[in-house]
Amino acid sequence: MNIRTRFAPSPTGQVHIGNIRTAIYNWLYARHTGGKFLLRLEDTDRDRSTPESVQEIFDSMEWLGLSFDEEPVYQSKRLAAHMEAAEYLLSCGAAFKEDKGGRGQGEVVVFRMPGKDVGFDDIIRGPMRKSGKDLPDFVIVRSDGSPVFHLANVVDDIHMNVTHIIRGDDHIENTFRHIALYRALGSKPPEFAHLPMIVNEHGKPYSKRDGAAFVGDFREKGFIPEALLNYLVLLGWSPGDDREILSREEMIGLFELSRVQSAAAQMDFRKLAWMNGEYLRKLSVETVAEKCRNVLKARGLWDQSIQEGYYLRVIELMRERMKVFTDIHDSGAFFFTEDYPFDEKAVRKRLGKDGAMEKLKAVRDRFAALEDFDERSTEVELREVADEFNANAGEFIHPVRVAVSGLPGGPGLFEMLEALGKERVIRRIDRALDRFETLKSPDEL
RNA sequence: GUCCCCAUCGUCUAGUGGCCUAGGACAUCGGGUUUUCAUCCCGAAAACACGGGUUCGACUCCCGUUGGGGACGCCA
Repeated sequence: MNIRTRFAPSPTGQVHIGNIRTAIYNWLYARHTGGKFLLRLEDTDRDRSTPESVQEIFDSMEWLGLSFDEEPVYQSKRLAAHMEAAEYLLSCGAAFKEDKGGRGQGEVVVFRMPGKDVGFDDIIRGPMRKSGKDLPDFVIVRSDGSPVFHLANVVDDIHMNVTHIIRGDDHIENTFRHIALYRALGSKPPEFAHLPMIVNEHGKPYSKRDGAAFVGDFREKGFIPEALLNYLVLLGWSPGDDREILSREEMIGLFELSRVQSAAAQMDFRKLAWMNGEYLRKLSVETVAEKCRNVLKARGLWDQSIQEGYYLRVIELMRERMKVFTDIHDSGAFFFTEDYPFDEKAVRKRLGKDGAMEKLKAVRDRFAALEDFDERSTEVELREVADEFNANAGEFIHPVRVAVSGLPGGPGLFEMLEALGKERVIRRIDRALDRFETLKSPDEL
């Protein structure tokens, strides 16, 4: 069989993470079976559908590498076919006109359910059945003459020769009606596979109110598309063994609809971050550098005068501990500006201690006297000072780190100092000495 | 309310009657490496919702209970 799947979003806003996962599974299944993956824009809601949203869908799919086959179908252009189908159903008695009165004006077309039980074998859930008495007739054409979702959906899927409908399980109920429609239209119903939903930490459907609900959010936050794809694929499906980091080719090769989970899944952002870090560390320094540059530009930290050599060195130092590209800003801003923030707790703990300022001053003076200011010399020097004070190197290292970076952690201190350069390091220590001089008790911050 | 669906560690999952004293990953905690953070290595704690069956034997099959979700539109 020539397998054809489709992703049928309605372009009414940003692309939701749950929707894109549906797209991913459709795409995977088509690619796995050597079939076609189609796209249909269900843009019949004229009030809410926008060209921007359509673009948003294209962008999101491209970003994640979800390539589709054939020309996308715009449902709004299929009106004639929908009406033709309605006429046909009317003509053969499978539908009838009715004036429902009340709020509506004029007649609607109602589809006559056969009154028999309807069942199907869901690829993921197994056998499904619904009693005929629980399947009432339903409207397929509104009184204003426009087709209702059920009609348009089925007619278009028939038109596109969709063989496997993979969609959210909130459509299970619709499926019984759709199957009746297929049959009335003289078409063999396709296979169905209903995916569980993605829920929030309260077990409720994951909605826009939960934050980071859209593909664009992850893109902005500096996630790597392959990592997000990998994470999402595993949210509801597993290859059956312990593999987790999967390349595009691997997931395509391994994907099976029958292995999709039937229970709802919850996003775990920490695991996503971990996975992103795994992918990030596999990228070349140059690639990371470019992505980080975009972040820095977007956040106003990029300066044309930044030397390429310096910049690449910084990326080298930072990328080991980065999880997402925006970390270059969140924990590396001090490499790019003198106006870097100080972590309160770190200042209190490392500079607020008795004697900390004296030690910092001592190191500062020794650093200032250094001819060659590099990783090696600064380390030798600092350790010497520590010996003279009869103290642990840590009592000097920490204050220097906080003074120079404002942070409790970061790259190895001495390589960081070398990258920053003597002049900047001395200046920063001086400023810290001045600024935190009066720091006597922890409350004074 | 009616109908449908779901149920393994905190989270994502492996498990299709004996291989399970239930495996992996993230997160957590402890230890090692690192003068710090991260990486890395080692280790710990952590789950079959409950009750009945079926069976020589149930996480696995059946029924019920509970809990959760979904659908009941001239929305999609």
